[in-house]
Amino acid sequence: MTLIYIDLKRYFSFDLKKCMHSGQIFGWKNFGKKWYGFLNKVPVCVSQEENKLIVVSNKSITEDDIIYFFNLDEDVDKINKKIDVNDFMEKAIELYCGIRVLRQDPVETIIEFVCAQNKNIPAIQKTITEISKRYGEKAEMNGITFYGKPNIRKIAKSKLSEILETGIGYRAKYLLSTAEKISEDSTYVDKIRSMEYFSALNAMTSGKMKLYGVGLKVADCILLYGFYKLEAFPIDVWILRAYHYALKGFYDENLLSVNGFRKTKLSRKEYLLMGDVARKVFGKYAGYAQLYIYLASRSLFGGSKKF
DNA sequence: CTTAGACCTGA
DNA sequence: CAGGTCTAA
Repeated sequence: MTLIYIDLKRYFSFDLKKCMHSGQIFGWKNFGKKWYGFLNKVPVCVSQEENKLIVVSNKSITEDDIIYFFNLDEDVDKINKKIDVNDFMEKAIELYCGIRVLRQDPVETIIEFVCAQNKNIPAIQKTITEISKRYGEKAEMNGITFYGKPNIRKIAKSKLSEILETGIGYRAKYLLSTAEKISEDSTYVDKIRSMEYFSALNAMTSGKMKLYGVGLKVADCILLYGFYKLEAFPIDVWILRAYHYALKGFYDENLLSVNGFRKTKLSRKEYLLMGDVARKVFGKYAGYAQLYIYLASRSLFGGSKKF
């Protein structure tokens, strides 16, 4: 049994709950202040008490593993200063201070975000849990059962009909094809990791390395949350809703409107252009800016769905 | 290169 | 409709 206390006063502002609710991680079980899930393939229970982060596990895990996964030693002040470009961003940073881009496993994020497309957060949580139940490792702590992220090889070897039983719907064929491709090429992940952001984005969405079911938005999520490529700026419906506020004055607003209405869909070219604007404004921390904008947008336009 | 529809499922 | 992508035209 391992019990680790981390003194958060040594690090920049950190908020576990905000991280877990930021839409970058799915499949963890939440009971009160405790979060159950797998960290570096090890089942853990994580909770936060003011200035302490508490991690319990019945297997071996180190403080460094935890610092790395939650990115505790990130220089958030530097990032926040860089992306605080207007009142909207200032407010978003103030409200969602303590957030981090986590360092999840690349393959796990590929699975997560292929499944996440065109679903709402509760549905995503449910799907990921169902897939983990079938293709992931089982664990139990404090009488609570939870599952690790799905094993990609197991998925690759299974039948479409089996995957469909998880309620994943039409994404099943995407997941199977992607699982097969990554399982067949043991160097796939390393290749993406070694590429510059833009090359990696192109590789995953076009050409020989393309993953079926991975478009620009999903690829950006994977590169940001799974590969820690902070230039990635995933543009989903929430970012589109808030784009006008977050990046006012930095782009030609005609690009986002049709007949006076806000566009709800972007062409590949438009998507890349909007991302480039964000990267020009927020520099190499575009991904962090995206997290703040996403959270602010949900609380502004998402009704009661905010936390 | 752009743009409608279709697409599973469930809240 | 939902943190989109694929396909055909």
